[in-house]
Amino acid sequence: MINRTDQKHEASVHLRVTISDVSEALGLTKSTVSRALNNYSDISESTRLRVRRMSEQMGYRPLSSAQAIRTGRSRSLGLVIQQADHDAYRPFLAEFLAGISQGASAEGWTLTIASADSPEATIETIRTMIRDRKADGFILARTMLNDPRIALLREADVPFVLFGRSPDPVGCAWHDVLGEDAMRDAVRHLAQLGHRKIGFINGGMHYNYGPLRLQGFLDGMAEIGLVPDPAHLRLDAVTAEAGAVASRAIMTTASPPTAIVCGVDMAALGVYRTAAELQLSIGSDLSVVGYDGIQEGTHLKPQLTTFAVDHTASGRRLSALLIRRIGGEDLETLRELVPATFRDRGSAGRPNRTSAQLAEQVARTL
Amino acid sequence: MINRTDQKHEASVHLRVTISDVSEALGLTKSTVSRALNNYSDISESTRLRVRRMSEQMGYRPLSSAQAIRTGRSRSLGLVIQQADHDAYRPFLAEFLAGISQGASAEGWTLTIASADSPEATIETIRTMIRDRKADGFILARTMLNDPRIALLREADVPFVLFGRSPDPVGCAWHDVLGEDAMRDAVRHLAQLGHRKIGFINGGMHYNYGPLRLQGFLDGMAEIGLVPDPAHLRLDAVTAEAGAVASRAIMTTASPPTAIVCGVDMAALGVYRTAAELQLSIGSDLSVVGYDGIQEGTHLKPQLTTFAVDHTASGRRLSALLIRRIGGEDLETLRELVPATFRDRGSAGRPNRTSAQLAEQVARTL
DNA sequence: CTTCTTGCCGAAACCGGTTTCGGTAGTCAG
DNA sequence: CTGACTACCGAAACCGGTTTCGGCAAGAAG
Repeated sequence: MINRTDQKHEASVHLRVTISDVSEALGLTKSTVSRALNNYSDISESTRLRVRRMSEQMGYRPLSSAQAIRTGRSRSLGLVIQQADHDAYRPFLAEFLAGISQGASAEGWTLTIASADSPEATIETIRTMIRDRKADGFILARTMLNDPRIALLREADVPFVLFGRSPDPVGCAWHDVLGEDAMRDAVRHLAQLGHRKIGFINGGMHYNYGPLRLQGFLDGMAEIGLVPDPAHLRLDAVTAEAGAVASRAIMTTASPPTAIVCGVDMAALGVYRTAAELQLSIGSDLSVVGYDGIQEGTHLKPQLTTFAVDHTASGRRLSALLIRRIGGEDLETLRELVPATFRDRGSAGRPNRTSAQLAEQVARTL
Repeated sequence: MINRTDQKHEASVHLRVTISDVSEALGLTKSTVSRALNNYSDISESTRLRVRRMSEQMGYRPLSSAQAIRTGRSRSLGLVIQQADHDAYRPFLAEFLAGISQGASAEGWTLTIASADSPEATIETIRTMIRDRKADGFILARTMLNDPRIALLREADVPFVLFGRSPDPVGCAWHDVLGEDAMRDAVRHLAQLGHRKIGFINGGMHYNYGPLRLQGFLDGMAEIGLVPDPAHLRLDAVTAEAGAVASRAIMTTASPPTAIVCGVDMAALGVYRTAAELQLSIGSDLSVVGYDGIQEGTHLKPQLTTFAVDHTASGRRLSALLIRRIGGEDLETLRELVPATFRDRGSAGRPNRTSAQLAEQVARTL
């Protein structure tokens, strides 16, 4: 007895407290301790408490890999980042990631990350992560229409949660930001400033958010009785380059808009470029409202008016939701939508020229 | 044969191929298979081969959590991201992370990520990750002078690898970019363009890279026989704001420099702001050379001339190095330095004004 | 022809947990 | 007083691997 205690103590210098240590200290068996900690009903309340206290006191923390081999659960969340996404994804990946890992470690869970360089590789990576039990569930960011990841996870019956929504909600828990409301509010705001012709440069239409934001923009226009000019509409601009091209096309039409709403900030960056090229001053000649709240927007002159998303908070929520989902909680309680917050900076002001004047100005410059 | 294939297919629906499946298929015991796969010397070459083939054919992959409980090794790399670092860290975290996870999964390893919001929390997080065996080793980014993380890992005798170097190399493997060479080359380049007064805005001096880059700048100056003006030297600017403040201070001196070298791109962003404020045109009135190669630099006008670092590649290398380190490889072979690559864009040109003319111009503007 | 190695593999313990299966003691009804 | 439950816990198997130990057969040495 003494011998063993000594041995254990000696070992505790570097080795961990095991369940056997706890059970011996209490004069119980491992199985009792295990069931007590896992809230089995055949353990009396009194011993459950004793076990709890002693575990706490001895600093016992079950080894997750040991649990995993029997339970199949590793208490870790999986995230596969796809590199092609980067252009649009990069600006907030850091915050997003920080939020996710915060949420995970807050519950004693771990975050396991892998990367893939194509959609196919992503699927393959998820598949092996499931097979090798690297994660008990997955967080899916940038969800797309008919997302193959969702199909895979549904079929494999592995829990997951979306950053985004899905038209087909089967098996889907999610946390999303109301981008459509933001787009609508952007239109409202611009209209209030006096704009009557408003253009729209949307992000990727194959992502779930694309159609939603477009609808939000259209709703906003309809609400205040404006008819969007198809020539002022551009889709699938997720980079500054694409945004520049799109805005150039829009501003060189016969009667250009006095304001442009962007589905993503990166595209708004391109609008700035176009404005510089066409010698239009942002915030007066041409107003811009973005969406995302990327840091870069505050480095512009004037600063970009936008709808900011707290990606850290979203990440935290997603972890929490996924953990509850893995715990078997009902899907319906695991869907939430939060609003983006308006950041009124300098890029949206009263129009100082009419569409005709703008067209003239553009023509002069080119 | 057909039977087994069927069985495998059937099993692959949900269950994995275990070591027992392999051993039974071969008429051997688990222990033999295990030792064969782990290259024990008491296994004949022929059976080792048979085991290899069969494992391959059956698609056997040992369950890492099962191995972990006996070996203590989980085949996963740890990374703790500290949120306070973000300002300077954020621009390339995405690439860096992608590289790390690429490198890890290339060798069948996993990347486990946690986040902390303070240096103390970082230490605590690393400590629990070690205790709970969440990672076999750690990647330390943004290493600092007297980094407490290094001290902890050294003491705990846990393998780690630095993105950066350490003055005290004990126990340290690393991969780093030769920032000092870049700074020196920046000076050379500017001197060649005709600049004689060159300012320097360095990044964080408490990071290991800080003193190195400063030294590189000074070496460059000395090499071409220029004496740096202390008034043209600013340290610890890792954000655009700090860069703006620093450059403003530098450009409002009695005889301002015609060029400024920045230790980090983020600071260079601030120089652009100051230039705009002082109505100096970048690339002619004032030249700027940065370091890091952040995306944002290409959105500026003119684009930022800088020394780009391939953070993805660095991440990949770091994973590879750490895995070898965990494997017990010798430290000396696990240290490598790579150069940054010069990106000559528009922000470094021939000076079109003398220092005196610049001072006059600045005075007029203010 | 023994005896001693050496090469090679099987048997079984082990890692740190979880889960199944009984078994004992106490309670209550008949 | 007996029998049937019920509450509670111990014993042992189990998860999927790794590692120790021992034994057998073949070859080398005496």
